This record gives sequence, structure tokens and C-alpha cells, in this order.
Amino acid sequence: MQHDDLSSVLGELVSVNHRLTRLAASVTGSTESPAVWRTISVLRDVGPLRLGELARISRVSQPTMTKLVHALDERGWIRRIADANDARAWLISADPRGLAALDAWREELAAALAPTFADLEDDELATLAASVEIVRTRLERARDGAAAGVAA
Amino acid sequence: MQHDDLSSVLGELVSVNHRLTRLAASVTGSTESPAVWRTISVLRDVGPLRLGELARISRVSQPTMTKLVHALDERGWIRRIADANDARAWLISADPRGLAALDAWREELAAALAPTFADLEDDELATLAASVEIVRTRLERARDGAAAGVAA
DNA sequence: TCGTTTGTATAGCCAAGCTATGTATACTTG
DNA sequence: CAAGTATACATAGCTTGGCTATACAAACGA
Repeated sequence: MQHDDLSSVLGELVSVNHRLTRLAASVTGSTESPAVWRTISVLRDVGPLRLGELARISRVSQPTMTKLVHALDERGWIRRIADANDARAWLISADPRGLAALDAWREELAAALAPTFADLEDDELATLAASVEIVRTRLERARDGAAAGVAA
Repeated sequence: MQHDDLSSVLGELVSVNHRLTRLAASVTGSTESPAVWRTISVLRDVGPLRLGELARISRVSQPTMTKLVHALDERGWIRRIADANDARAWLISADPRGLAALDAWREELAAALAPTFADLEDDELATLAASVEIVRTRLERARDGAAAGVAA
């Protein structure tokens, strides 16, 4: 029962939020992809990171992150800082322009979704905020097992 | 955490859930994409639909849905039923095998995320379930404005 | 020094998204 | 009822984000 509830809620959470992501993509005029905002959001939350670690936390492969980082670098939304102690490595940090773009996207998203969420009550908003924190907490925790085999 | 500002919460909701989607993709061995589960989930929730309407509700373009439906049809996860009244149209419905696959994926997802969400309290689970309902309600409502200009 | 490990880059593939356009059926109207 | 318009789905061709496999360069260890 508890297990059924858990799997049901997690499954619905992922499905419903994927639909919300599609809605967000279609109502905003933004041509940027979710991957961009996800990446900058991670950098904002956990600070400058090596490319490989950023890939692990974002749960994408290292080559995928290499492509994303190059694209973001060309936009000037992140900075690649040479690691003084390891000539192979880069420290990736969010550029203020990237953070500003993230804020602008959030504003745009909220404006575009405003009609749909117009009747949101205060307690419903609080419920959504609480859910975000619940999930974020687990995502942070999952960082530790993110290396390879998960293996927990 | 941050102030319960609408744009902040919506932005975080989309970003965090995108990260959760990545986590789900990496912890499950599933080779299926989120688009597959999203589509079957929509069919399960709102029943047999014409391809175009399914595309609008899923917030993807009609050609994208054509490709998805063809792929799902080859797997036997949906059924294409000729519309008796309109030879151009098809009614798309979820096949029991598709619904079973959806359930299996949810179980797999829950099992894979179990370590990460192991300490979820009952009230936290309830919060997540409530959020799912809040978002689902708005998604259903947004169906009406899904046709063209997104209203105003 | 030389082999091994590690951090990032490159190559090449697939899937999901898009716009533009094609084709067949339905509808409308003179 | 013929002909033009509108609608429903399919196809073509592109872009991008994801992957694995592999290459390269720097660090490390014996």
C-alpha cells in the first residue's frame, strides 16, 4: 500500500511534470531548452564545479555536458576557469548574465502561465513550494551516489 | 528557502522536476523515453482521442505526435481505430499492454528511487500527491486554450 | 621513465522536437 | 453537383539533447 502509493505518486509526479514542461515550452516564446536552465540552475545552487562533476550532478553524460557548456560559453552565460592545480580541468561557474537570463526566463514563464495558474490559492502555492524543496533535498542527497554504479 | 513568489516557485518547479526527470532516466534501466509515458498517461487519463487532439493536449506538434503514435503502434502499446464518421481521422486509445507497461515503468521507477526517497514521511508524500493534483488540474484547464494563440 | 588513471574533447549515432509541405477526405457554396 | 476551401494526418528535412566509444593530454605511481 505504502509502496503502491509511493510508486503511483512518483510516476505521476514525473509524468505530470513532463506535461508541465511541455506546457512551459509552448507558452513561453523562449527558444532556449530546459537543459540550459537546468544547468545554470545547478551551477547557481551548488557553485563552481568541474565539468565532470557538473555532468554527474545534472545526471547527464560527460560528453553531453561538454556540448552544453560550450554552447553556454558562446552565449557568455557561464565561465570556464582554468584549474590552477590541474591543467586538464576547468571550473565552470555561472556568469551573472546567465543568472540574469535564468531570472528573466522565470519571469517569462510565470507571466505565460499566469492565466492557467491565476486562481492558485496561497496554500496551494505553499504546497508547490514545499514539493520543490522535498524533491530538491533528495536530488542533493543523490549527488553522493551519482558517481557511476549508483550502488547506494 | 526562498520567498513564495509565484514566478520563483514555478521556475523552480520546472527546473527541479527536470532534474528529477534526468534522475529517473538514469536510475531506471528503462530505454523508453519520457514522451512515451507522457503520451500513454494522457490517453489513460482522458481516453480515446484523435491524433490531433492528443497532440494539442500533450502540447506537441501534430507531426511529432504522428511519429510517437507510429512508434507506439509498432510496440502494440496503443491502438489506432478508424473513425467511422471521418475517413481521414483515427481514434487513438491506450492498449492494455501500454497501460501495463506504464504500470511496470512506475514500479521500476519507484524501486530505483526508493533509496533516495526512503525517508519520505507520510505528510511529505501527501504534499507531493497534492502538488500532482494541483498541476494536473491546471493542465486539464489549459486544454481549452491549447488550440492556437493561447488566449490572452 | 613509462604505464595507468583521470579530465575533457571529438566522432558518430538516435530520438524527440520543430516548420513546411503533401495528400486525401470532408465541407461549402454557386 | 462541381469546384474551391478547410481539415486530418503523413512525410521531408532540420536542430538539438541525449547516448557510447574513443582520442588526447595531463597527472600519478612504481
